[in-house]
Amino acid sequence: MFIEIDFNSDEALYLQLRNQIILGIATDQFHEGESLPSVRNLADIIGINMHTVNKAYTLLKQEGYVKVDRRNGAVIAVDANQALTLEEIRRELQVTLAKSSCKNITREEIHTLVDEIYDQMGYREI
Amino acid sequence: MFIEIDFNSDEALYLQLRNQIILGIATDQFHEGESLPSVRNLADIIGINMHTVNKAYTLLKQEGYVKVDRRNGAVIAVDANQALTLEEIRRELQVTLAKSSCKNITREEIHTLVDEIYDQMGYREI
DNA sequence: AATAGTGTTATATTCATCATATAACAGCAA
DNA sequence: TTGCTGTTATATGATGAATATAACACTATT
Repeated sequence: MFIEIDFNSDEALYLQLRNQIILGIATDQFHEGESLPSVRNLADIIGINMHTVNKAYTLLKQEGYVKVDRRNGAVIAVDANQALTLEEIRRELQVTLAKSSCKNITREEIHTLVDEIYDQMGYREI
Repeated sequence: MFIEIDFNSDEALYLQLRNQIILGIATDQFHEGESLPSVRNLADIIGINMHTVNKAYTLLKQEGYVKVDRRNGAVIAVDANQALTLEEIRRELQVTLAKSSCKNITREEIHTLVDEIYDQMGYREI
């Protein structure tokens, strides 16, 4: 369990936590079928409130990264609903690429950066 | 001036406005040296408060997309400080690519998507 | 000199969200 | 029964978003 929370960041704690868990899934730190710590447990580990963790878990459930039952808590179970996700990815990329274009970062540099991130982070590929 | 603000979005108005202007610069809708509308003028056009526009302009100034003087208001003047920007782009891409990886969107599909966005949006390339 | 247009600053208010706290409930397993 | 899950309810303090009114400093035009 490596979850880094920056208490000085202006990003909401529950969003940082959600993003860190998504990163954990992509890097196979959390495997399909594995349970995440309970909301109370993880709250104690990080040192934040139970409800903040619960908010992150609820969001992860809505977005289709985990499924929840009362026996095992939040279980990694990615449902690959590409239709919804691809539109979200497109919107995010549109803004990110607009920024880079304004700053004279080339299209080729973006392609290189994508490959660098994939290789350095070791994102799982089917 | 095509600026679309979604009043039902959960994204803050001043951030939407800032992103739309960055998109406008990247698509050469706003050219280097051109002035943006005054804060009061744009506020009237969109139908929001002057301070909300001012907040977006101040942020754009801090991020190096415009420079401001009292004669001509907010003038498009991109300073290409790549060092700072590249780190920001990397952080944003890390999370976006983690999401897509979880949803079984392949690396090749991302590369294709990047090219699609560049071509469809017509982002300026040096 | 006067007027009108810039961005900027100050102050205040309303509203929503974030993060916290305490408490209880329903379901499952040992 | 006991102890662990997620879930819900309610409340509170802090922060930020968006608004409103007002004024200030500077510049260009009349």
